[in-house]
Amino acid sequence: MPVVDIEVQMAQIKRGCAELIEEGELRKKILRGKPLNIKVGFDPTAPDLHLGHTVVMHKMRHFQELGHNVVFLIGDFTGLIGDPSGRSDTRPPLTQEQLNANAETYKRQVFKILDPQKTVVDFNSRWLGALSPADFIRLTSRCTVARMLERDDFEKRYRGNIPISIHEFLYPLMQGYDSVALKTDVEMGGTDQKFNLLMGRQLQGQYGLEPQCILTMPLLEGLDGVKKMSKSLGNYVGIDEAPSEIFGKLMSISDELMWRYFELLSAKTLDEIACLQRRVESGAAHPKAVKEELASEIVARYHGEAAAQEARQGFNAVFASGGVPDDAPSYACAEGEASAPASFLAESGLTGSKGEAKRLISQNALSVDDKLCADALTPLPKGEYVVKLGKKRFLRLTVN
RNA sequence: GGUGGGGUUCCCGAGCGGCCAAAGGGAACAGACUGUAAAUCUGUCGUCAGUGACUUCGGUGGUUCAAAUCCACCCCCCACCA
Repeated sequence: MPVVDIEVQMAQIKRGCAELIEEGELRKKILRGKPLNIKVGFDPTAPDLHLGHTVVMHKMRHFQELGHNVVFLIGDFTGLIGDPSGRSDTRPPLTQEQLNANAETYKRQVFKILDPQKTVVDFNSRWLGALSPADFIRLTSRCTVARMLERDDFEKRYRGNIPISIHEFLYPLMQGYDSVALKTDVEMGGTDQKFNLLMGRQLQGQYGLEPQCILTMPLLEGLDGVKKMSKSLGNYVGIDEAPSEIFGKLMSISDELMWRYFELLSAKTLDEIACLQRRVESGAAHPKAVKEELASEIVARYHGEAAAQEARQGFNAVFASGGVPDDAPSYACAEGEASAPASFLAESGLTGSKGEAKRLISQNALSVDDKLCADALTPLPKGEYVVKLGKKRFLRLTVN
């Protein structure tokens, strides 16, 4: 393993991170010259990764490049609880098959960023499942209720009369115990994970181990630019989504948010980004063109260069020139009642109901073969049509 | 176990016998404006054969010409007291 200069390492590690606890300790660990154990935990119920997850994964990649050992830990045992952050709902236990399937999905997605050769995938049921009830009681004795309630999320819920179940208290403890079991040197997570990460640090000390260092990464804002990117909020870009989808979603973010995405997701250096920003501000570069570059870079990372180019061209063909995307759904119906706009729109699933279709038509949202269609009830004669509803919904219609 | 407060449409939240498909806000969608941006403005936002009908306000029964609104039982949540 090439030994990288300590200052170079520290700079690379700190780049883009929100907080490092604590720097002096980390230097000491690195200076011992042995590869560090890096741990990042992932929830087993959400194998569809989105760009928000990749912020941390890029940092894992940095560690790999510096020669350290990275454990990609799937929290199958803790998944029984579900991280209490945000809304709490008890999760149904996953079967072994589901777990394996999810793990496979994870690997496929995550190795687009991480080096498979240098990544250990592990499951925390391996040690947590082996704990006896007595072990568990010992574990719970390590933390007080007051300390647990310090966690911002718990405190808010407690004060706001929102229920907290006992088992949710176990989550941070078990995550912390993971660090004990793995003798973790550095654990990473989003800033929302700080409490859990600190718990690992505390528990390691109590179990007679050297406490881990903690690196938190900023949470990536979702497409709305306000709330954090998450699947349940629907403001996410999944890395497994179709190239055109990813591209389109990224193009819809605000110019302001674009810079944030550059900062956290782009491989460009901070200097390069600052330069781009100056050029946009001075009018030398058009923000749309710059945004296209960002979208292309990200699509290319997950789907390859060719797909990125195609997505970019497709995007401009559809939206700048009024074309139709290649992946527009097809639908066929018989001439007659079924070929009336309100009918085929609802039947094809383009709208949720006939009423919705009629409403949209009355709002001038429907065009057939590029011509505005304001009549919801007159059937189309036999033939093939390109149907466009609003800006984003398309249908290739065949009337027989 | 006791007492009190709650469970309303995608979310938050008003309504507390008819004028309620249910105020207001958010989200979403459409149109205008644009760079398919964002912001802004306007409109829509249970289903259908649309001046009407049907389904909805934790669940099940009941009272009434009429119930989200009243009663009974049940389920769930919160607070305080045990």
